Amino acid sequence: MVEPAPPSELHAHLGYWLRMVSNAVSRSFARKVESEGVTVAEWVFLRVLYDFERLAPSELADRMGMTRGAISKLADRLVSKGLVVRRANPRDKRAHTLTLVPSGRALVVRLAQLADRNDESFFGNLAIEEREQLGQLLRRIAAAHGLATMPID
Amino acid sequence: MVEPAPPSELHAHLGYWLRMVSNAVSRSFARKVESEGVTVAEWVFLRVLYDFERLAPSELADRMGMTRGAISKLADRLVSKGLVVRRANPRDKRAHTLTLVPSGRALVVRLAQLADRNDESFFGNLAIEEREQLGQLLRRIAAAHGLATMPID
DNA sequence: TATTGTTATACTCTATAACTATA
DNA sequence: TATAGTTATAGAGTATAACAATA
Repeated sequence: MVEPAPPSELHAHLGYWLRMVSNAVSRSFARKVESEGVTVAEWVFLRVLYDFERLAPSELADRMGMTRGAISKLADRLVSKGLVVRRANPRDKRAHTLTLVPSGRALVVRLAQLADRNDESFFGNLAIEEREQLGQLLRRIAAAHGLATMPID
Repeated sequence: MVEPAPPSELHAHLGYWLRMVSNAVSRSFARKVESEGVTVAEWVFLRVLYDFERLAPSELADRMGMTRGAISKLADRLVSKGLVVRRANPRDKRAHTLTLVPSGRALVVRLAQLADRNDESFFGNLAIEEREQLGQLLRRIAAAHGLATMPID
């Protein structure tokens, strides 16, 4: 029995390296924010919310690329941690809004510093132009696949 | 009450873009390999095993950057799917070995094609030099943080 | 009927630690 | 005692679908 064409190797795929580095960066960041009692997904949730006075769960879901169910669960945790308040909209009683409380806002500031330090520890030894290159390539791929609700350059 | 320094934005961090793109690539690949009945982690497991006649679970754990417990669970699934066989070592009865069965080897070939196509769909619209740049940057970061048991260039 | 949000279910991945059997 | 591997537990992320309340 003849074996068919040899399979391409793991490290022949950019997706493989992307996943390896991304997982390491996220794991490292997860350990950092754990000291503040939150997860990476919670950080993103809080940081998005920081820019708005209040946001509907469905809007957060869109901005974070998550389902409403997932947002609901995240919101539960953050409410029970006392970082976020959930309110019903009196005009349309189906609609809710989520708002950061002051201690939540203060936490975002500390978490952002951890994010800065984490990025620095992984990408700090690249030259400025290299960091710029990497960012541009990633943003282009994200844009090409409609991943971002975030500004592209 | 004065608010402290404004927190850096999500998209100011390379880690953010890395995670966004990596998650999309992995999610897309997960859907592709699902048609062959396996997960992304199972693909990596199978592909590593393909290059060896047999491998100890602990060696697989080292090569995949996972714990032995995680490997044990993965191996269970792959054995029950009939892709891998687990054998005890008669010389040292503590030691086991894992081996791909022929249908498992054939599956790896098909999965590799899916990985090729997935990579192409995400990075195919980059110029050759850009793909090379991206790969080099990722491999350098991986090497700088001791992530890879894989060849670096 | 359609929409907003929540809840339930299920599975993968990850990490830690306890455990079994060998050595 | 140390080692190889398995098993147990628990939390987090993800996805789908059922569900309640409201429009």
